[in-house]
Amino acid sequence: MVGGARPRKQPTIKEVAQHAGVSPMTVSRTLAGGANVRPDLQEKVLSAVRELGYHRNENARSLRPGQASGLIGVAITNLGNPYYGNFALGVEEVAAETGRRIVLGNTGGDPARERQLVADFLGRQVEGLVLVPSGGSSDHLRPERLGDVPLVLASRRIYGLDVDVVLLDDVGGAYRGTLALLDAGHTRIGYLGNVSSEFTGARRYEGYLRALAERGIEPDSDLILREHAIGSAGEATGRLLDLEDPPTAIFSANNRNSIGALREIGRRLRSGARPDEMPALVSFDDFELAELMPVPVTVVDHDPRQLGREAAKLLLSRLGNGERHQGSARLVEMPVKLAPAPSP
Amino acid sequence: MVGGARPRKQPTIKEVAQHAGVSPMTVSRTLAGGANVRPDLQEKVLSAVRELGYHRNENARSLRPGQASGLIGVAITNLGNPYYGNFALGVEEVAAETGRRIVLGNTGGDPARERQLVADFLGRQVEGLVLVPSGGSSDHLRPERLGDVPLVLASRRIYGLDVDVVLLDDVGGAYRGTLALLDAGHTRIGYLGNVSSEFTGARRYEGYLRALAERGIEPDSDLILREHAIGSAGEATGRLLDLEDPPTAIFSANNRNSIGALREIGRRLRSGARPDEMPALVSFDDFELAELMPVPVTVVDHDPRQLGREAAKLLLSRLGNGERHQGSARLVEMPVKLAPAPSP
DNA sequence: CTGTTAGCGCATTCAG
DNA sequence: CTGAATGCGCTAACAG
Repeated sequence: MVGGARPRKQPTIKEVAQHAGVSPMTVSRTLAGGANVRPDLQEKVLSAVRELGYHRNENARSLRPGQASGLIGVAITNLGNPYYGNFALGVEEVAAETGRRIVLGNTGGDPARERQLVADFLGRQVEGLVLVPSGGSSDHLRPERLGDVPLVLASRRIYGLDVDVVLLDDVGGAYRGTLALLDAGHTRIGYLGNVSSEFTGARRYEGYLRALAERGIEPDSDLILREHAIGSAGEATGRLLDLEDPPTAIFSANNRNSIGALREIGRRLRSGARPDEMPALVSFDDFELAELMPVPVTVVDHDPRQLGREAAKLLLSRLGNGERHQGSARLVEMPVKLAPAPSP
Repeated sequence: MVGGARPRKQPTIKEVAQHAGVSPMTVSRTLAGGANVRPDLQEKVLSAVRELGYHRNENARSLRPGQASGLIGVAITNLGNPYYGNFALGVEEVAAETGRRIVLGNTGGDPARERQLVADFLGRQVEGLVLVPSGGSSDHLRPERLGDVPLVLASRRIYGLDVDVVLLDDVGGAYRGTLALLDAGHTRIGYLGNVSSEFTGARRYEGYLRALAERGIEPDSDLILREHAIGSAGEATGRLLDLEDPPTAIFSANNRNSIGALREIGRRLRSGARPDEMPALVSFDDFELAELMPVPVTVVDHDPRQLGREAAKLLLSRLGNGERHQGSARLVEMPVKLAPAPSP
């Protein structure tokens, strides 16, 4: 008897029917809500279900015409990044509210992987797709390829693709963040961008330029570093600080850059630099403990979870069959909030 | 003509067959690798597939006996927490390496939600389950309920449930972290626990006590706060610091507590407290910029992504049908690493 | 090498 | 109110 009972296969509707002494149809109807089934039969069915540990096979179910799979395909670039983790959470929550589930794939920013995932999702009969696009060709996203499966893009739009998009107010956030520095008296403001998120990067850069322009300040190309490799924000910050006439403030276009910049600033402080020689920082993207930083940090705060919820809502609104669901593509820009951390 | 072409339903294997002038079986065989199909027919099939944008219906496919769904059900407590986001990423990566996909559900720590998710996953014919359990009854996880679907638990084990588990080395990490404080000369070490993660919390507390015992230090119940509500770590830290004989160091049992503690410390420093009045901190769980904190911080670092990979590997090893896959439950403890941040 | 038959689990349709 | 027949898309098993 060592080893215990061999685990069984999942029971089917037939077995439940047999166990309850009814036909499969009575089981099906009972599970569908019990309309037009005698209460005593429902009882029998439900206890058979419990005894056998029966779960309706959703895959077989979705095979029938008119039955949806209840799956939403979600492909994001980096689930390990709290930004996208929260985004995915938002999508999951809204999907769950309608009894749907998400199939999740991590693209790692690789267009090939993205294509694979989309293909796989379509094969799994997802009802819709939520995608943080990675760039490259978008052939696999064209309407002919997706058939009747709606798509929502997040964080980034793809020109020429007429689908719903949710974005942050990148331009406005960068504009207001930069303006805050200008208002604090800074005139030499470094820009720490990142080519990795081309679209978002361009928008934030636009906001930065707009604020400078509004104050009549000519952008100084020495202060603008947009092309450094991912992960080398610290080094880029070093280059800015080593300039003959270094910036007194830095606008960092994303979380990763901000962390890198602060690491470099910390390094210099530990090497004896005076705090007042270090730049103030505005960071697009919130991060924890900003208020404990050795230089004044202002964050352009936003809510990726809400972004995910919004993406899911757009998608769900396309799932019906009526005319209402066939409207033209919508663009949602989520507001961001400037949150100055108290000075140390 | 406004509105453009109406999107079409996904094509079926029959349509592809018709388009290519062959039978559905030839399409099926071609897509399965093309064994025993004439090359010229394969060509025809593949171009029909391309033209129609055909994707094999995985749900219908998995209906056939012996065909697996290629889905792994993953239920975690909080996808927005980078710890679990990275955990999920690890699972996804390993699943993807075998062509599988994950269906993801967020439990929010709610046992009822967990039950729903597990039931749903089983209905979707997942090949296996990875679960960060929320507590409460575990009836829904018993072998009779899961049938032949293997389960791997992460972060927490459930006594009486004989399944594979992946854990951090909680005891060892807390032990070594506490020991580091003792070795630095601290004798009054506060403990900031959290009842929300009962199992993990107990293990970390055990490590703390073990280190104290090894140095012959009697635990002081005034210094040990295990029951404060989630999110009130700052307040709890305040209570510790307001003691007549306050601790000179604090062991924080998780990331959230550490952030709360540091916020409180920052508040006091801004109110004029002297840095040398503030406690040193050891934080179980890494967090960014620990080296920039105004008090010395040591982190017990670990890799949740690796934990996820390990969980997925355990699961995959159970998916075959052979005897090899029927072994008894395994427990994997992932190593943690003590990482002292440089003093400010 | 290719096609036909049959059935996976379920729910719609139609008969009783 | 209940059940039997039918077919969703796909692929083993069997013919040809």
